[in-house]
Amino acid sequence: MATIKKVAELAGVSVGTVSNVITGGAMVSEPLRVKVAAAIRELNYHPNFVARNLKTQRTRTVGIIVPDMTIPFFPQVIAGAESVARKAGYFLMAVNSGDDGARQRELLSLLRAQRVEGILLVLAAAEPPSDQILRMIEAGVAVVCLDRVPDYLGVDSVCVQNAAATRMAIEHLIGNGYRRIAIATGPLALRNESERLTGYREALHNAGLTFEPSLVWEGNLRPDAVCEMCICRLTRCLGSPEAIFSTNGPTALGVLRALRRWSLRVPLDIGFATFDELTVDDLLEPSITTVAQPAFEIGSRGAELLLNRLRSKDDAPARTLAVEANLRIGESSRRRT
Amino acid sequence: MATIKKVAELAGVSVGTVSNVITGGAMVSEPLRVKVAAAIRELNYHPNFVARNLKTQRTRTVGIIVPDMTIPFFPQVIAGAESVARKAGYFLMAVNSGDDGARQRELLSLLRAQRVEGILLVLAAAEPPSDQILRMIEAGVAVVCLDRVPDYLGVDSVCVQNAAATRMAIEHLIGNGYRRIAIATGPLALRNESERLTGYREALHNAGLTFEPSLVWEGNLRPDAVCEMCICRLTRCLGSPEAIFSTNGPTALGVLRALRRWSLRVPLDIGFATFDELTVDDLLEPSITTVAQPAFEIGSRGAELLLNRLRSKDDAPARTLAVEANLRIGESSRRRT
DNA sequence: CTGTTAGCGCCTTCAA
DNA sequence: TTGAAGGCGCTAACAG
Repeated sequence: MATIKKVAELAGVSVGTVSNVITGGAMVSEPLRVKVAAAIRELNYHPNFVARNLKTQRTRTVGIIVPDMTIPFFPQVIAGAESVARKAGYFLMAVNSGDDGARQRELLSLLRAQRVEGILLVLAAAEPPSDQILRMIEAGVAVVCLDRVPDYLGVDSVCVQNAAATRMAIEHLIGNGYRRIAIATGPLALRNESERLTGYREALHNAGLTFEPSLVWEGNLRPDAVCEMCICRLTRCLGSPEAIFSTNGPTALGVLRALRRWSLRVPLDIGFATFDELTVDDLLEPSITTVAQPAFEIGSRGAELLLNRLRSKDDAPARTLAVEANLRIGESSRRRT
Repeated sequence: MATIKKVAELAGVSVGTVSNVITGGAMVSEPLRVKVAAAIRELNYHPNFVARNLKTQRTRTVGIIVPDMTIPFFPQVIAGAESVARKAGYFLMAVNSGDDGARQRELLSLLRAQRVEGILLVLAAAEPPSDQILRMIEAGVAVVCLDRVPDYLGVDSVCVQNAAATRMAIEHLIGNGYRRIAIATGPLALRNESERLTGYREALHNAGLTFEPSLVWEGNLRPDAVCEMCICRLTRCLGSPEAIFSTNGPTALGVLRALRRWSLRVPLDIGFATFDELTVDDLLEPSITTVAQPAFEIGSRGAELLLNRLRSKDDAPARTLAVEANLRIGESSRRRT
């Protein structure tokens, strides 16, 4: 592959001059600039960023690690991050951890070896690699956690206002006449899930309703497993709940499948609402009441935090940004008659 | 950040020795290996791949460019490619072109500058940058096109058997008693779309049905625009078609929305089937008959082609792999009574 | 303005 | 088995 040296030779100038026309740094006279441009085109020359990065000690690259890009939420986060990064002249590389702790460690290490300047991280559902993260920050690699915020770890984060948003949704259900409301959750070990459960309890409390532990259905993030779990619960439950709220998208799919198999009509027989959007939910019959997470914003705000750290090199204490979610009211939670 | 030199100093050995223990190349005696390992840990040393890549002239990295990761099809393609790349010791970086020709050029250039060894490319819906691609191949960067295969461009490709799969779906509709079948397509300038249209014509022909140009509804890939288009067509159409086949996912969403707004019940009033899966289609009422593309396989086979090129450095003529799609029969195409 | 040159951090001969 | 040294391609001083 052509090098800057070859270009210089062909153009009859020094490598310094070629470098100058490429980077647009120092001034180059018009005639030389033209000759260089011609040589570049003729040789089909493309600057070698590997060499440039080594020399400048900068890569202008940031990485983002997500558990699984095939979950619709994450590509939106990535898109948000990408748009901010790009405007700032940064390149964003996205990778999947497969929600696997070991792979996540590996990827962090790999990105660090690649000398990305910062990393946006949506933690896998495993013990967070706190030591690794702290040492990266120490070494000057900025890290911002998105969506899933680790406890006791001084790192910038962006998440949604879980409790507030859930409270809003549950209050909506209560306001529409539902009383016995079950909540189907993912693993409560995840902070997001437990915070949403907290919002649920707060809403019940505020409305003077009693919290029934038997209405907390803890599941996981695989729709089919959740479906089984719900069917099991519905069987055991003395009298179905009047409504179900699910705390995330995959869980919602499982719940809806279970209701369908159980021939429970929404909202005729049972009310329903969920955290997370369901992509094509405007096609679902009936339309679903949803707490819409601002996925794009989570990505973009995260990238902003990250770039700020990069620029200012400040050691300000870690910030956690909690963005608002919106309640989109559909037919699935229609007033109980 | 710690360098190999610092590690060598701390361990009291030469850089060469440190390098040897890291890469596992030459033999290193146990005592030295231990000392080096200790130094590495103490300094929190991470090898600098930028420098390594410059030296070795290899990056063990491949890129994949997709139009839009928020379309569910593409993350699956990426996942397929990633699994193959990873097994071969390659790192995959995924980026979005936003289906924009200029951005696509930019990204190709960027990836090349980063010295990726190969690129998996799902072309944007624009004039393919043939010159750029050919020059990259010439320069030794392998390129494999996925899903969208450019005409007249000698480049390895993986796509689905568009015509055959569509024929299968249309034959299924015909077999279930539908006669006047409309086809809603994306831009027919896209080869995938036109090939699917070809399959449609073939199926009609084989069944002895006449092809009616007025039943070809060409749209684009934005559901809302497609929805408008369909409503317009339904209004003008003398007598609704008995069924609609849509040639891709986004278009399908548009069609379904239009039918819903038009209060046409599927399959009671009109039959429906589509190319592409609709993520949550098992929740749709009724379930949708679908031509399922093997997205993961497209990615993995593409990566295999790419890695083969990298390994063998062969100049074999370009191969195009056409993978099979599967018809998943749902209620939306139920036998016409 | 333009040319020259010293490394960036690492791997890889080549000697010892 | 270990150490020393050259150079990958490029940028950024600095000297002319």
